Amino acid sequence: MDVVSPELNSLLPDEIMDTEAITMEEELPVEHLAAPPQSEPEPPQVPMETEVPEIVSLCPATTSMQMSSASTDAQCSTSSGTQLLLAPSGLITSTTMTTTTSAKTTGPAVTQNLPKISSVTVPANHQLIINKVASAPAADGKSPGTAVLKPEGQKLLVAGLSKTGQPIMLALPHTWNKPATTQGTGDAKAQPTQIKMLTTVGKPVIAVSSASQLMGSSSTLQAQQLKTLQTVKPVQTVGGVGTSQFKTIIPLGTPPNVQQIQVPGSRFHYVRLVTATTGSTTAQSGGSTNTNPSIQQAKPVMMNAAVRMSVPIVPAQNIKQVVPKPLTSAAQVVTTSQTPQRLIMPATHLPQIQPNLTSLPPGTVLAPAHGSGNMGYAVLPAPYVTQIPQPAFVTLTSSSTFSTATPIQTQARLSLNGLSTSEATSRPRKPCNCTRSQCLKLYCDCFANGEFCNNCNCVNCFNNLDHESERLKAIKACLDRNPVAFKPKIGKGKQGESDRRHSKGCNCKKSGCLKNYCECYEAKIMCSSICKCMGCKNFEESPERKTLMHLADAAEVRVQQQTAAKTKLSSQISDLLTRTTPAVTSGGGKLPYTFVTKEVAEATCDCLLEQAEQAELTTQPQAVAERLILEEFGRCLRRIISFAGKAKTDCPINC
DNA sequence: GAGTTTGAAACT
DNA sequence: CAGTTTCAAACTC
Repeated sequence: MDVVSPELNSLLPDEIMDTEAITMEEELPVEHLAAPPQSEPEPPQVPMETEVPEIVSLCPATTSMQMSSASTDAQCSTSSGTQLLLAPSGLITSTTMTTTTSAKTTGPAVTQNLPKISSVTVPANHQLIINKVASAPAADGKSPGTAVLKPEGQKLLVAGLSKTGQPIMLALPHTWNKPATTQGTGDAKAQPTQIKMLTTVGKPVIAVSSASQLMGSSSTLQAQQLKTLQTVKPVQTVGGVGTSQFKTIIPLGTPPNVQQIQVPGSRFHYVRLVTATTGSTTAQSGGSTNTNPSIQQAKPVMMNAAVRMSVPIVPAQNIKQVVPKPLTSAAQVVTTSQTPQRLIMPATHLPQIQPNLTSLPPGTVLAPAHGSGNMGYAVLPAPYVTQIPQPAFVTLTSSSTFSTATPIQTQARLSLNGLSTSEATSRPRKPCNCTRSQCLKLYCDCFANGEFCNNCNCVNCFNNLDHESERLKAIKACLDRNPVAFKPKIGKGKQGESDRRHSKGCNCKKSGCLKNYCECYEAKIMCSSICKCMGCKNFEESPERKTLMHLADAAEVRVQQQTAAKTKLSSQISDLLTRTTPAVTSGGGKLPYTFVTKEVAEATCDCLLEQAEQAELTTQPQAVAERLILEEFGRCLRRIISFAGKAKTDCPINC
């Protein structure tokens, strides 16, 4: 699904998916996140100057302007070059804001350490459209682009990635009005939202947590604190299954209480959707008098997509936990890494297994479960998230109307195996054939990979959203048996694929570790000292292995050549027909291919065989031989067409 | 496509 | 932890 604007998406480099650079040494201590930013100004030695995320204001290119509409005004500071449209949301969506807002900057105090930061409060009935990301500092003379939201209305922090690779953050923590309401953390007034940004090159990580800071009156609510916590080095992503990348993901920090969480040990982002608990919900669109949050929670998430956020589904290997903090803050994002496994969990049971969140498959996204309450979760696989129909996502214009979109639970709407069309093409997954495990055991590849069964051949499958509770229990059981059951078995060394190895090793006895029974061989890695296999032939110098590899490579090359030849031939034929058909048929004659009779075809084959024999006699390489044969085939075709044309000319009436 | 082999997962 | 059983994928015919 399209969850991010092309402009913004284009700003997201591939590196955003790569968190492999995050090493254990770079992990953030938990307390680091919790500390108020004011009390710990960013150490100058941190290379923020070069890697700090570029946070821009969603305001027009003018440095400061007064925006007005029929219902609201918005005052924004901005970095030059940024183009932001504040359009009445009514033009775009039926969802209307319930409050009017006057946003103004409050100085650089809380963001003084983060250059190029600005934020804007989105006025009611307005929708943000990001056209461009600014790179120039704010021209207001203050700390560049610094601004603090006044969250009476829609609040927005915009981030993404500039062309230079600097992260740009998008956040719209609507819950900042009452950050603690849905968290059960106590006094909402004393829980201003603290936003911290963990910066990597091309990998913005946002952590939003409550902090004990109260800025301004209760009406102005809390200030948002932005802080760059850390920068890490970029690392190249190693290809393979574990590198599936989703550049379009769910909206981050969307207004009605969308919280993004990243679980330690998982390289996927978790998004927690909780009930909007804004303090100003009195003017609900449609005149709804329902102010009960518990009722609002059951509403579908009606989201429009003026601005949508991409959540990087990053490669699995070597991603380290950054913030293993429990889900107690308004929104948290913690970077981890794992293979693109995805997992569904019942919404109503997730808290029971939160201690095991670190072992959840990557790609898991916490979303409100159908009919679940405020704290409900449904853990959706990342591919599902990307496929949740548009209405399932929060837009900047959405208000407290926050409903559970039915499509979230409709697997029938998902494409093959829960993958997007493009991904399914690039990373097809074989359907399982489970009959006894209900697809709730690790026997099932779908389940083991954290994916829903979809288009599988399984019998009595419980690996779907219709069996949330059963699936949860199964997951919990697996995690009880093996806390890392859903983590990738194939680790990756720092030097790349050559250093990949099985985390547990195989136990093969008869296969010689040269068949796909062997998990090492299947993963195209060699056995290691960890393996307990017998008669292993899957090692570097193994002649059997080399032979197999050689045969496999040769077969692969042949397939590629054949494919290329077929493609070229088809193209040539198509091209010839296209170019010749009008001339031939203009007079009512036969199409050229109608002259390809059996005799003509046999003659053509003879020509081709002759060419092949000649190539063989001259010991031409296979590629050359194939080229010669194809060229001969092309000449044959031209002759056929030429004769067809002559026939038409000679016999314009009967042909 | 049916039957067999294999080894991981699950169970005891 | 070791031995056994279960299971589904890989493989063979």
